[in-house]
Amino acid sequence: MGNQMTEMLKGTLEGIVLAILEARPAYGYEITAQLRDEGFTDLAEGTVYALLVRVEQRGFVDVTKVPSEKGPPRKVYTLNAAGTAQLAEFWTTWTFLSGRIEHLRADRTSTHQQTEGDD
Amino acid sequence: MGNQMTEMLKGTLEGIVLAILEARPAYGYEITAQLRDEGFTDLAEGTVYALLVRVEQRGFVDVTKVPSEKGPPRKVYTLNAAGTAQLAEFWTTWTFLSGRIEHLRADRTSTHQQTEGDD
DNA sequence: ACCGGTACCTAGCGTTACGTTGTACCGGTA
DNA sequence: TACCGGTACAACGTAACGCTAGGTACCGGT
Repeated sequence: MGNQMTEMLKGTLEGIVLAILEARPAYGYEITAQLRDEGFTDLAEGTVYALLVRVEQRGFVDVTKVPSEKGPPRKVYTLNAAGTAQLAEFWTTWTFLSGRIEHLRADRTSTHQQTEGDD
Repeated sequence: MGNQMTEMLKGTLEGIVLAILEARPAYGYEITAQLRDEGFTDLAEGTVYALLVRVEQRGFVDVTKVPSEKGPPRKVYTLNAAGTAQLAEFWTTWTFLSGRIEHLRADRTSTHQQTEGDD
């Protein structure tokens, strides 16, 4: 199915996760569950963990281990200053790209008939 | 620079090019120039050609060779039925993803960590 | 003792955009 | 003639990212 979605998530999933962490700290299993609950039903669990490892290594998040009554200890990720900056960059890039694409979609609705502005 | 943009283009650039071709047939060099003109200044020329080869092999476009007075013959790409269907799928995926991300941005603006209905 | 839910992690794979380089055609200029 | 820059296409290797498909470990209920 979502082969299209798979490719489209590249580059955006990191921003999505950082945005989630900006709202409140969370751990991997929780983030995966939340995203699946919000429509990303095919999201692989391993994808989120790999992403979290990446953003941790880049210094965008701080990590705290919190014991759980239900299983192994949770690794709770908190967005730090560098992560906030990265997230801001994400929004900038997203806004530009989104604007370009929506512009294409708007063109689509009004570009029906004749030839204009050919060269 | 646009490392962020590079990753975000994965999965979206194909849809962007298909949308351009929906408006009117075009050839590689022209598409690259148009995209650069519209803000994708760092877009590599080779990227567009590789993408066009891909969509051609998948049968989303028809190709016609047209002689040029300025250089080698142009390969003009025209969106066909399969391409139109693929483009429709792109818009579906994009609309969903865009909606989710904009939802996250909307949440960001109301940063009271008070519990309120977020949906 | 077993199973399912919780919670984490990893190796290899396929796809995609980039960097770089090369080919070929043409008109203008020294 | 010889060279250069703009036009136009193509190929090769690299890096990044999400997915597949596993595995480890803790816990309570049957």
